[in-house]
Amino acid sequence: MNYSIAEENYIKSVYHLQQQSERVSTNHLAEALQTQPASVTDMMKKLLSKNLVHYEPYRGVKLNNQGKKIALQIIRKHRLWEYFLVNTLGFGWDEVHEVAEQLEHVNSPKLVEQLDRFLGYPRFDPHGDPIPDNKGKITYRERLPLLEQPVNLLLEITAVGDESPALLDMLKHHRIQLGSRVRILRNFSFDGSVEIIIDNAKPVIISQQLAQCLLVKWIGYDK
Amino acid sequence: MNYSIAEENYIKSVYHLQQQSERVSTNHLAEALQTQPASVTDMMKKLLSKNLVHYEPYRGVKLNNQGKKIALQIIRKHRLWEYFLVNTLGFGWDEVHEVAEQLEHVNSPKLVEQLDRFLGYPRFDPHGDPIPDNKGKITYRERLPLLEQPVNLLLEITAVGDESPALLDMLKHHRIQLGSRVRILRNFSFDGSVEIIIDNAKPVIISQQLAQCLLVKWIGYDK
DNA sequence: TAAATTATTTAGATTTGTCTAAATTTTAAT
DNA sequence: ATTAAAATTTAGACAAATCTAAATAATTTA
Repeated sequence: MNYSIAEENYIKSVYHLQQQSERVSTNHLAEALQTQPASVTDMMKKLLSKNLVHYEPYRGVKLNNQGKKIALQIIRKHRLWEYFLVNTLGFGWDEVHEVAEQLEHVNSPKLVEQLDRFLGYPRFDPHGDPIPDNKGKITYRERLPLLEQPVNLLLEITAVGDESPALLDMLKHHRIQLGSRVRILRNFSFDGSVEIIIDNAKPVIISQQLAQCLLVKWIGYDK
Repeated sequence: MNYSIAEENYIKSVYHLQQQSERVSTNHLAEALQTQPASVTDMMKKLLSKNLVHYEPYRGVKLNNQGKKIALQIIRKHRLWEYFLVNTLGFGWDEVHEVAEQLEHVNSPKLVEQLDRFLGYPRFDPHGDPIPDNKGKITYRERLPLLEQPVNLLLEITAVGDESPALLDMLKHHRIQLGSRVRILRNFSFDGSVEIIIDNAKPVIISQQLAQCLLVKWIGYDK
């Protein structure tokens, strides 16, 4: 079965909002999709009739297995295209979202498979978000806020929690990338800033706002 | 200004039909777009109101300069994507049309420019059709039917006049590609078949139907 | 728990792109 | 030059996706 672009966007939004709360409310969806609650209600009825969601009036919506499967396919396409745009065509990762929003709706199973193969079956997109494989399987990875991690532990940047050009600019300046090794030296309570060592370079201080956007996993106490 | 997918498809069709006859008829367009004449009339009024065509009721339609410019941008995208699908992702050229029909509507000037650069600014797509450059300029090249060319002249395959899997299969079997050198040895009047030499290999006979699909340019009398 | 507030749905309208059937214009034929 | 045929347009309807405003249900507050 094929779905319209509008349907796909709703399915994808339900999926993302479900990550935070079990059942997704009409207003929440309307907010995420920049549309009116009445439009959401209409579409939920439609997705219900197509057997993609559990939906009861006034009680929110939830993807069923088929809905989840479709959501994962769309997210897979979105993230593969983002990877392509950054790694093959040289886009900055702050420029890819809008284009990937269009490319994700191109319908060709062969295209997705060949693109995945061409890219070398990447498992994470340029923002560190996991790319579902062709069965919908996701490789999960820690994404802990750098700001809350203990001092002295060896950490690796696994994702960024923001896609703005401003953040990209900041990260480039500090030479921070996905995969960079980071160690917290100390936290300054005055302004919440953090002194860190990035990939064995000289210690630098980063702001609270920046530290909040960096997501990490633990590697260990050793260097 | 941005145009809907429907609008873009009409613009593209008018462009292609215009290559054959100056003014394009409603029925002709309906046929090409697999739709009803009444729908064509509606859309022509719309394109007229958007100032993309010259259109007078009952007298057919013609793109104006702005319309041509947009048509060339769409065709540029279509053919760049076809080139990408074949040369980067390994599609056969009989498989790319449908996918390129979708990709051509993705709207991102940067995407097109970066894709063009990544591909090395190709000037012809996998079927031998020219790819307009970013200013809409087309590199023209001879596309003469092999069937009607004189004996003994050295020819180069510049395009194919059919995109079927069956033709691709046939060409692979004969090791004929775009760019192959061909010389006609003789024509058989019995069935219209042609004896030719392909890239200095042993002479072979190809059917009239096959010879009709091969388009060539003259290289000269010498070998 | 009753009233007020908030969330959601329903009803009815709008836009885009399409269709069928009828009316009209153009072209071709006698 | 009429008439017949073909092409095209008009009129009116429909589906998808959206909207606003009104009605209804759920939740919160006092």
